[in-house]
Amino acid sequence: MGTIYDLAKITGFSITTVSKALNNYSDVSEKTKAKIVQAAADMGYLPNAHAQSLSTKRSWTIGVMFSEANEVGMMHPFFNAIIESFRKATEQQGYDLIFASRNLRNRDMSYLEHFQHRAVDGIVVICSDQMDKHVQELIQSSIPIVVVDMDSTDCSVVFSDNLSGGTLAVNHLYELGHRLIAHIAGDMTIDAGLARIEGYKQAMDRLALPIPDGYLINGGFFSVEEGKQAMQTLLALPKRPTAVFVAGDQMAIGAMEAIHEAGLQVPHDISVVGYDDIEMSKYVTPKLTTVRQDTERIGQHAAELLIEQIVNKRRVMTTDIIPVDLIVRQSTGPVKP
Amino acid sequence: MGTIYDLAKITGFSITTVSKALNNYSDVSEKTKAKIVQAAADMGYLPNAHAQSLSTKRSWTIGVMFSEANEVGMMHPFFNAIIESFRKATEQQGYDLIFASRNLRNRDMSYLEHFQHRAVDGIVVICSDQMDKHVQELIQSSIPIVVVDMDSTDCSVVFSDNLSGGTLAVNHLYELGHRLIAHIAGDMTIDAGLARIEGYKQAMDRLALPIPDGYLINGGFFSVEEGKQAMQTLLALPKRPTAVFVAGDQMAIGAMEAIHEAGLQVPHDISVVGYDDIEMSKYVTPKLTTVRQDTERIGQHAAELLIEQIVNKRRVMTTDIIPVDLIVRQSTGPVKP
DNA sequence: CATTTCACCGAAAGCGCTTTCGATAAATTT
DNA sequence: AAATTTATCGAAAGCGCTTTCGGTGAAATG
Repeated sequence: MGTIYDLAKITGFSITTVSKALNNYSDVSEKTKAKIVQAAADMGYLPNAHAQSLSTKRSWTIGVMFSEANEVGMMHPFFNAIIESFRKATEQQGYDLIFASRNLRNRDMSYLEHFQHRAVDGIVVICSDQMDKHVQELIQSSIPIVVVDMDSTDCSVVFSDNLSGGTLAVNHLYELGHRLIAHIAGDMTIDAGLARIEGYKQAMDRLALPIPDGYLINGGFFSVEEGKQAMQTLLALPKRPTAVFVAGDQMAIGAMEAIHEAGLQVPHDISVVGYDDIEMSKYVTPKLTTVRQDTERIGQHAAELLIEQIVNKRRVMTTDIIPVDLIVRQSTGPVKP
Repeated sequence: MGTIYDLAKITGFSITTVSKALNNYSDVSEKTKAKIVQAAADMGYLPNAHAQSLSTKRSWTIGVMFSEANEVGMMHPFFNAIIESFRKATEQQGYDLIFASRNLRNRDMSYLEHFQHRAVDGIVVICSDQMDKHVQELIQSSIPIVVVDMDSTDCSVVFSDNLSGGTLAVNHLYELGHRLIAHIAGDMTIDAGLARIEGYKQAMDRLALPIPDGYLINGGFFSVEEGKQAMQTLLALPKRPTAVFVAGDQMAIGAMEAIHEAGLQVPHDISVVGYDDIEMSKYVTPKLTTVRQDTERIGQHAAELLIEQIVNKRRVMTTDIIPVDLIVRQSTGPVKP
């Protein structure tokens, strides 16, 4: 591999000139530049990123943090899709993603500390709750940052239009004739969950539909299992809902399972609409009607926002809301007469 | 944040002593060590990782490469589960993962080049095919490496016992009375796909079952859509199979969809067993019988293998095969009389 | 021809850290 | 008391790169 010194020795120029040639400075002649570039290619020379970072104070890395709140890490299809699209967008600009932990050679440290240590150029945080003090610490720091799927006025945020999403779902159900519409919600500590609840409530209110006791039920942290349990308690209600809007596809799948296990049919007996449009939702039976979040756009937009902050060297606080779509499939149908 | 110089100035010691104190050298008294550590904590000092790497030639980073073969990236639940478990294991030892691309500030480069540039301590490659020259280049390099889900004699590899997996599936079907057993295979360029085919063939042979024309069909790169298509051509066969072993859960889900769309029932008309045991497989209808790969163990073992090479500074070539389990659920049943 | 401009190159400092090796003073041995 | 060991510290070099600033000769200008 060799260093810049080797390259200087081989070509007979100084390391200064070599460096300049490689970095396209204007004060090196085309002829010597060609020689140096050629020699570099011949010996397979590659600049050492650490040396570069040390010298330029620019690491071309972006730290990514997943909240550990609900132990899903990068396994959750939704966050996963976002990070994938984020990755594509950033790598195109020359950035590498680094997943840092809170462990530095057995020294326990915060994410901020770890990111400072790694000298990342920017941070993206995904899948978080407001209460997480690690996230707050990151937001209060001076490193460029963008957070996804959470609301905050102290930094750039991008998330789906969860309010409209909730409304969309409820209205769809209403148009199918449903009046007894329940909501299996995400935990209230999660902004997204909260907004969907709000959307549900507003829509119900606008439609002059009361929300019977027990119809708004906490489904926790969006897992299949929790969705199933929530649905079971919903089924045990004296006045069973004819439709349920579930705040996440995985929960919705759990809910459908509970319904089936109770000997009922979706959508014949109960309609269900999910949220996210994860890949699986179009392959479960029945195919899930759901509110699609535009993960592609969210990830890409987050990337743009972050990189803009990095290159302009100034933090920016914007909140961008990405529209959602209702995808009607087979899990919703007209209410039974 | 400050540098080691600031810390030296504050405490009155030389940077040498400060560095030693922070790194637990024995030739610094307990008293001064305490002072320095305290001062470091007070000013929130954190060593710059790039400077450290430059000096020690150790970056405490591991490069991860996903093959781009089938465009799934980190979205595939199986690879995703592996990388997650790998991450946990490595971060516990103080390593950070870095996802590098082939783009370095608009200069196209190979993964190896990128990893050299970043000076990673080791590499893990996931989800690959033998033909990928990027992977081959990595394997031939001198950087410690471990590859997952692929076979090779030139480096450490760890993958599932796909041969047994195929056999397990076929035998299970046989015991249920099936004799017309088809196989929707993964592409033959993928080692895992190939081994499962082999397992299928061997099992059929041992059971003295012929493999009718068209019963061994290529399902491509494990996507739902490809599985569906493969199943459709299987259904069009003059002599339809009563059971099908599918080389991946996503393909199996596609296959079941094709079956349902043809107006048939799983497992009543056709039994299907998948491969992987992705999370969703226990939530589709009917719940999928499948061969479970122990992603937890694969990831963890890969991590151990890699770290061992890193600390011992020598490459090692082992091939470790992780056992699989047959998980019987509802997509398989006795053959129709 | 003298002067100014311009194109091209290199010395040197600096980025923040580690590590070798020598220096000093205190403690221990003879 | 002299010689030796031990404990503690720091100077300096080095890791591989960027960037400022000045220097040189050739070309352009008067």
